[in-house]
Amino acid sequence: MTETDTALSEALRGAGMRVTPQRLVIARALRRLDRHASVDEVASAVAAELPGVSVPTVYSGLEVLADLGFARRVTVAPGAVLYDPHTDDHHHLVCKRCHRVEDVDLPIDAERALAAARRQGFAPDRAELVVTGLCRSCRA
Amino acid sequence: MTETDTALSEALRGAGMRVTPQRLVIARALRRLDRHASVDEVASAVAAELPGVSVPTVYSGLEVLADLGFARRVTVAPGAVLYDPHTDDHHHLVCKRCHRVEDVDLPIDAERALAAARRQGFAPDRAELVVTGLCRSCRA
DNA sequence: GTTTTTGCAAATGATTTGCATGGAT
DNA sequence: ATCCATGCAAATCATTTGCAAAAAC
Repeated sequence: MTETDTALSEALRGAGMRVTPQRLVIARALRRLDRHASVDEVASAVAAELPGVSVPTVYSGLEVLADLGFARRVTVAPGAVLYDPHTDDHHHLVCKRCHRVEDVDLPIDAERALAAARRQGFAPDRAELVVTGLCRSCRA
Repeated sequence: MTETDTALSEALRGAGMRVTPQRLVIARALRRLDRHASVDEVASAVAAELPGVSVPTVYSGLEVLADLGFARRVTVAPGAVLYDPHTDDHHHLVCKRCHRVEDVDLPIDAERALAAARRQGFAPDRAELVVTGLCRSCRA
């Protein structure tokens, strides 16, 4: 039971949801991978620690994590949803060829973006910058 | 044969691709819709003008348009790819509930973003800001 | 004890593929 | 004449759904 496990448990309870071993293991697996991971990758990592966890459970577990702010959902391409354990403010480079996603550290004026969104009736959560192009290996 | 048809024809030839009626009709359909449209929506619009165009052709046609810079691909959610006929510099609001996409006019410092991308070996095309949250109707 | 979550299997739905035909250069 | 694009049908793949059993509260 790590520190994050505790925080997640509290958040789950706070949202009226149940604390299950599956959810804790899914969170731990994503955190251990420590990078943008697909549902499949998380499911494999989960299986190593707790065999028998079903794929739909991993889907729903990751969605819960994202809803509670313990992960970010990154949508990069058709059929390529990734979950990112890093919830701090950062942005993404997406390779249009291999669909790899890298982090990029880069301050943008998020406040201005959120204000513009509110101005047109939107209730914004977060502003993310996505830079598309070719990654180092695909340039060759 | 409109102005854009001519431009597209030249771009196709310039890329060593063929100018086909399907490609022109697909481009015209997206331009006429004048908003973020799914492949299905484009396919319907295309069918109205040129019956018999197959769905795979619409997929490939839209991809060609995006590659040549005549449309933008906007990936909003799993299984929800949209094509945007507006290629000028603008950004998007994505509703996390209904997945609707709205434009937002909002200047960001794209140059700085592209420079940061280059600094880590990336060859950037474009920087797009995506603001996620709840749209006006889903706030209720 | 009540309600949510899980696991399983099957359904769904978007996107892609293979291959023969047709069309553009 | 050559080679690319199209149409069709079928395959693929991620994601979702329905429901009974199990687990958390």
